[in-house]
Amino acid sequence: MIECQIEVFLNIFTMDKDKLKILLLKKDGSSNWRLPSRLLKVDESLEASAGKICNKFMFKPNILKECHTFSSVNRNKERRTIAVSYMTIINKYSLKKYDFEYELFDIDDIPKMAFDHGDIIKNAIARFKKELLNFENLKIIFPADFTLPELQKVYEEVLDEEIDRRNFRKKFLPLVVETGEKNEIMTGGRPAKLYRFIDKDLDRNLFNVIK
Amino acid sequence: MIECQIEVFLNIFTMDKDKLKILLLKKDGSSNWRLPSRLLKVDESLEASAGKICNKFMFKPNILKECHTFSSVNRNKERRTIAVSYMTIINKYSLKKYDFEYELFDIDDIPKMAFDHGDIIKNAIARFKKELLNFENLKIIFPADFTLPELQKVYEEVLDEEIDRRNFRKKFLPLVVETGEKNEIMTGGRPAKLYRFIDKDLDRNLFNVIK
DNA sequence: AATAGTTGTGTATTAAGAACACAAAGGAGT
DNA sequence: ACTCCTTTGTGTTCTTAATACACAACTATT
Repeated sequence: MIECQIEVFLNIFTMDKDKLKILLLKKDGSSNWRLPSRLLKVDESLEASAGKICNKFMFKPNILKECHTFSSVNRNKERRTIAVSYMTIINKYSLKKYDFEYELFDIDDIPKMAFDHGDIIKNAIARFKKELLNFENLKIIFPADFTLPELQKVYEEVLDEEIDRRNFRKKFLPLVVETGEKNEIMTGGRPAKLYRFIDKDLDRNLFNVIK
Repeated sequence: MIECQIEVFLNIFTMDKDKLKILLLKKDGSSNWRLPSRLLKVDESLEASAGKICNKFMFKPNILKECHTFSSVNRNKERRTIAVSYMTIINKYSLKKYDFEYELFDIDDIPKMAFDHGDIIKNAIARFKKELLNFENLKIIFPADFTLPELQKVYEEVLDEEIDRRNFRKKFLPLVVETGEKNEIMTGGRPAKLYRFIDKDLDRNLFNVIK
């Protein structure tokens, strides 16, 4: 039996301006960024503790997945600390105004992180990418009014390869419906049609759809 | 900060007589079976602790994967106990004679387990099945001298569907070589040829090979 | 010698994935 | 208003992978 503290980390992923992002915090005076976290209390489970981090941001987790448990003896020099890392996916618009400093960072451009938070993020990003290939999770990031080129960019980022536009559309057109509107954010070319996903709960992994 | 103990569980999977198995222990006098486990010490990481369970059985882990962290407040009534569960895959012949009682149980026929060990196993079995579809992990269970019907049975169990024998062989014949011997364990019909896997390190997931 | 049980083998059909080029819509500059 | 640039939208062919399917070979048993 050992005396130790349990730290719960939450990797909050979303999408903003065509880029996959993670939410990071900065403590007053610190030069390093850090993940949202919390110390486990005696009367709560890890999942409940991660849920309380969500509460702090005033969103309900659509999905909450355990990523990894970090337990190096020296990860905290002062006191034995085990860290359990979770991930969730939110829609950017779930975020409100807060009295603390936060920022959404491109997952390919993570800033200097406090302690071993960089390792924790790296691990979570891998998991996030897998989760994104699941149709139901993709719906969280794209609740409505997205364009197919936007969607394609996510897939290209996750799979790390270029996809032929015609083949991509052949796969996804059966999964979406046109809203009738066109993209008002001009991209310097022909404006794209806006879509939303069909209502059916397809729990299929989109690996099977596109790859 | 809380005072708690961390329990490490190890799900040891293998194959015996055409069936996927898990290793379980029985404590003297107890009627219930239990998973191999250990309490985390101050000077070791969780991975190291799981490694020490392997040492007790005198095998080196080829693969050691974290499955899940169990943290219900009441999973141990006496003292707050967090459990971290790992899985490993071994060859049956790695097991020696021990001075404690153990048994290999069919993963479809788990006996009555102590505490929440049944939940922990259920979670690990799902992970085990995924890992088995990876070529390198399959090699651990089938180091040499296996028959294609044996291999096919594993796939049918993992994928939970019947596979056409000719289509199965079409996929796997390029991955194996004949040893020249025939199966001496008679199955009541034509004796099967024995094979071993080719030496190449294919890290491809066999989902892509068979399905 | 006949029977029962299991392994070994090839081809034809179907479905899915990959490769590929040009027209249409809008913005910016002249 | 015209030209140029950028981005979106659209079908067909070719190639590869997945599926479906039937009979002969080998061994043990009776």
